[in-house]
Amino acid sequence: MTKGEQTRNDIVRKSAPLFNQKGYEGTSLSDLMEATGLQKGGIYRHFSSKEELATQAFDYSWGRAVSGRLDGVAEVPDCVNRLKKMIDNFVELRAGLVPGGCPLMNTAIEADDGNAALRARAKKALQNWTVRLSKITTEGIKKQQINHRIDPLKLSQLIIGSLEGALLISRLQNSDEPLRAIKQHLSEYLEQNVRATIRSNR
Amino acid sequence: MTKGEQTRNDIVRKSAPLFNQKGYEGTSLSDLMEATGLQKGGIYRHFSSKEELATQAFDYSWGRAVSGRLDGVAEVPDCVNRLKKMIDNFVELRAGLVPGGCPLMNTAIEADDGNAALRARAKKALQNWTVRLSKITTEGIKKQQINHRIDPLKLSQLIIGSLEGALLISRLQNSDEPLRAIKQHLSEYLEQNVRATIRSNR
DNA sequence: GCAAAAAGAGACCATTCGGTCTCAAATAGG
DNA sequence: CCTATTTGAGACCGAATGGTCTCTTTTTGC
Repeated sequence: MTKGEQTRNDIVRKSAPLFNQKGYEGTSLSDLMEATGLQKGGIYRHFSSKEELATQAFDYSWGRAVSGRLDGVAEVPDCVNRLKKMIDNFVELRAGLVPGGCPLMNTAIEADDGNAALRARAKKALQNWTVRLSKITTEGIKKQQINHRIDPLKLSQLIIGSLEGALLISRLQNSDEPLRAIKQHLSEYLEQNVRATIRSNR
Repeated sequence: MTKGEQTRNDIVRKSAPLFNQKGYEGTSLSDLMEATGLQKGGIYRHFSSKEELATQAFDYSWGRAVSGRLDGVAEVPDCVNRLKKMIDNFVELRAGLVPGGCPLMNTAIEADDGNAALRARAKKALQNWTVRLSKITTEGIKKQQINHRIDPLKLSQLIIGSLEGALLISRLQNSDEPLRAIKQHLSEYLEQNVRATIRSNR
């Protein structure tokens, strides 16, 4: 990796937390200069605009968030348990990995009535996450671990929405309790309404 | 009402949608001048700073949101149905009343790592909404309409979190479907796990 | 209808914003 | 090692930012 590539990566890595915490508008070039230890020229050598850097930073943050949430998920054999593992990861990892909360939520809210490029990025991220979850459910239906009447897309959106909402409340209240509660709630729902019932006698 | 008071109200009313859509940082004084039809002098005559106006605007937006969500709720006799009515209002009124989505969510996200005054406002708003919901549950328990094992605070946070999260997804996807799905989900949960069961035989 | 008070216009302010450009320093390839 | 290329510093730019202040106009109460 050449010196330039290295620097470019450093800029992204160091600016990502800023953008996630303060938002796109809220992060100024002076902030970025301070965080990276570079002058404007140094930054603009590698990015054509603040927006381009912001999208790269979002991708970086989102990548970390996703990888954290999927950590160890693939190894769980049962599909319902796999969904539960993912929920667990979300709840437990909330503080770590990405400072400033969920990049998807932060970016979606700020860009919703504003920056189109960032909004598109957030939309794609959501899409990506939704598909990942849906695949687990689809597989579970095929393996007869999950009730075939369950709509994979709807279930994914239910889980994601519930988690994001609980995170919002948790952050505002400075308490993990809403996150723990939603984990419990979703767990019960998955066991009672999503997991395929064993029809031993008919 | 004097002319000054009238103007002050107009400024708040006209700037509230801007703040809710573009955020505190994203709304400039020029935006506010254009929206209100006043010059800087006219605005600063009534507010000491942009921040003061923003908090007033938040209160205004939040007031509208709350009143919409509570519309007709008090008239529902059964407490579980009352909760369901509130959920229904949230889902149905989402587009109207306050342009730019839920003021609580928008403000909470933007102010989370920034403006302390706005963050405090959002926190108070959440607190207020939570208490309102909790009171319904508490009343329901007393009237034996709601299972006494239910924790009113936890249930309130579950409902609020689920709704806010679904709204986030809905807005990003440009689709009401996630909101409708969460309404369905919560409705089933309320009927199956929250409503007190009639013990006819023991 | 008039005088006192309230309200608003708009010029002005320093500061910061994102972004450009030139030139020196550091790196890389032969 | 030496030169061609890459990289970064930092002065500079115009525009826009939030905020102030003065002076005119409008509203108000008598």
